[in-house]
Amino acid sequence: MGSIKSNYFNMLLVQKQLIEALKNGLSSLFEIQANDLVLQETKKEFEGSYTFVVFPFTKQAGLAPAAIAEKLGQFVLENYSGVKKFQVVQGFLNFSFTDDVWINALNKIIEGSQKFSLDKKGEKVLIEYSSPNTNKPLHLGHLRNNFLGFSVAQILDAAGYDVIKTNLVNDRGIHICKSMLAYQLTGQGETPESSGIKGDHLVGKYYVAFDQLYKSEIDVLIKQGIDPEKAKKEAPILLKAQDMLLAWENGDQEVMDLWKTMNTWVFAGFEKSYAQMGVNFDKIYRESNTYLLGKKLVDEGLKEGVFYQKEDQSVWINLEEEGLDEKLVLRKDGTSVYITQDMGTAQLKFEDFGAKKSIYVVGNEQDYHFEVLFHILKKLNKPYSHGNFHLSYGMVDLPSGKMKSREGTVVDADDLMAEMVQTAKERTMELGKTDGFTEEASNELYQQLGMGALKYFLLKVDPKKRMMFNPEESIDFQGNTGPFIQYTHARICSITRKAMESGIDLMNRHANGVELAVTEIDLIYILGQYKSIIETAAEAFSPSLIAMYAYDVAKQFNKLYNELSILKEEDENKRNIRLTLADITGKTIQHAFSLLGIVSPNKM
RNA sequence: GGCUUCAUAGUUCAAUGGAUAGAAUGUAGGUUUCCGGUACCUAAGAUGAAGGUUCGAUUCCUUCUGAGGCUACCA
Repeated sequence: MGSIKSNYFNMLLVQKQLIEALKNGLSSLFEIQANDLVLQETKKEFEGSYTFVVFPFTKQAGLAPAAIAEKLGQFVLENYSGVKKFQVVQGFLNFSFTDDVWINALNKIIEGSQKFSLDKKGEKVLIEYSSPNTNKPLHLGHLRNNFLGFSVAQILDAAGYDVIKTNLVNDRGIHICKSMLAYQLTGQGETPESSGIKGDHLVGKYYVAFDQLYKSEIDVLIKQGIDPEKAKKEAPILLKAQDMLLAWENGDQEVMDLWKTMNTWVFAGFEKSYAQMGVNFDKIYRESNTYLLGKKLVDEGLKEGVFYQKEDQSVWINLEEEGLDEKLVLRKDGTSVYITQDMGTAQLKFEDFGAKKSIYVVGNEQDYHFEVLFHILKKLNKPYSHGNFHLSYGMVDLPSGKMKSREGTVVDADDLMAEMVQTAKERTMELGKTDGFTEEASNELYQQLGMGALKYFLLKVDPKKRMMFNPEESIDFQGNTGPFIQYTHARICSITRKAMESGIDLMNRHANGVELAVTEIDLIYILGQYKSIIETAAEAFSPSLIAMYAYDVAKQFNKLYNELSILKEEDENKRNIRLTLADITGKTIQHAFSLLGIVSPNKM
């Protein structure tokens, strides 16, 4: 079990008082001044709620662990009336509390549930995510990126930051020209309207077409006896694409027109995909607008001696002191490279928003690139150079192996989302759950369930880790899945609806003296952790912590639901406490899921 | 080759240096009164290998084995 890390403010009163009592105990019994005491959750097999580990104090106290624990436990029991009993197991000191302590905690949680978000910090954070290329449609990897970026933005917002969401679209470069060239050669004036193909998919089709043409040209050259490496570099169609890039950079009218037209198609397609994903941005940047900006920074850096120029006029930075190599920042012909653009974009974003913290949601294959970028910004001594963080996420693997766009083994984002929604529809209709629904309401529900399943599946895993995407498991609605939690929420709504119809006030404070069951205490315990979880998830940029927490809450509630009656409980005090617990559980799930970008329907 | 990330039940995922390594799924059983059974309960099942540091190692260090990624005047 993990420790309970949290700033003091978000802790329950129980924890605060226990920590104070332990501090006093340590100082008056052993003259040990300890500042940051950490509590742990007591493991299920042992009695108690919080555990204090005394091993670290054995030397200072000069006693065996069990002896320290015994004395300390006795001290706390005598000085803090909320403690019911303590137990010593080796060096572990376990505390149990009175029911009144938990009822007070519940009352505190009721107040807190009016507003789950933490207080405003008055600090801006910029988050850049999505960052698609405009030469092909989005795939599964982009889904992880978009869901992650959006969710982290939501979490930071809930943690009190002022969040700005940006998207840097890569709309220029040789890869874009490849689609354009293939279209010029074989497109015959096809448009999204004429073909009925979504714009980004249509452009992607020509990107694939280019690759096929390119490969067949290479084959021909190789058969003519040309060295394969040479053939790859000299295939006519590739040379044409390079020419086209030059023409683009020179503003050639025909090329620009085609580029604009095809970009318009792609953007229209992306708009639809983003709408379906439920993500959005405060500002979209395009590399075609920002790629020249970095040059100014290179000039500055040259004057300050951060960069240096080689004989051929190319500009470099030496990062050997940082354990890296020399890195090129400007080509010998004066054109910018990828990192030059990113320097420029960083500067531009800072000028636009003035945020000193910046998060880049980009795959881990670019770890090195961002390491270099952040070092460069530091050397340039920029005001925003110390708040940069590369939220590096792992690749999504398929059971069949790695996704490779050129080999056609990618899972298309639009297809997958449609499939998830369709599956949700089939499952729900089999169960006859939407019988009283209008068609519109049903379709909305299928959206929420299908997308909920997909988002939860991708977000429950630690972002840093590589993950396996198994299509069959992702559409599972049982176990640790989005729909399981959504179902728990819907069931709670049904209960609270009935309670409200009979005029029960769910948000009332509860009086002391009611006896609580273990499952009730466990649920109060978990519900009381929510704000700390938000805080931790924000620090770690980790939606998976929120996802796991929501699952724990749902499971703990289902356990209670099976063991105890809620509406049918005859003792009014007990019934009201359980109704309050149900209500707060529902609200907590709903809020946690909103941080993941998932909707929790009231009925399903 | 150099740098880097990862390796946990059959499978997919958890575990600030702490107790008997948790879930889910799958398998085998089970649930008097079911407020919504997409639920709940029980059982079997795992730290790649070898060393080291520590009262204590899945976690930190070293070596090995295996799998990714980076190593472009592409983006």
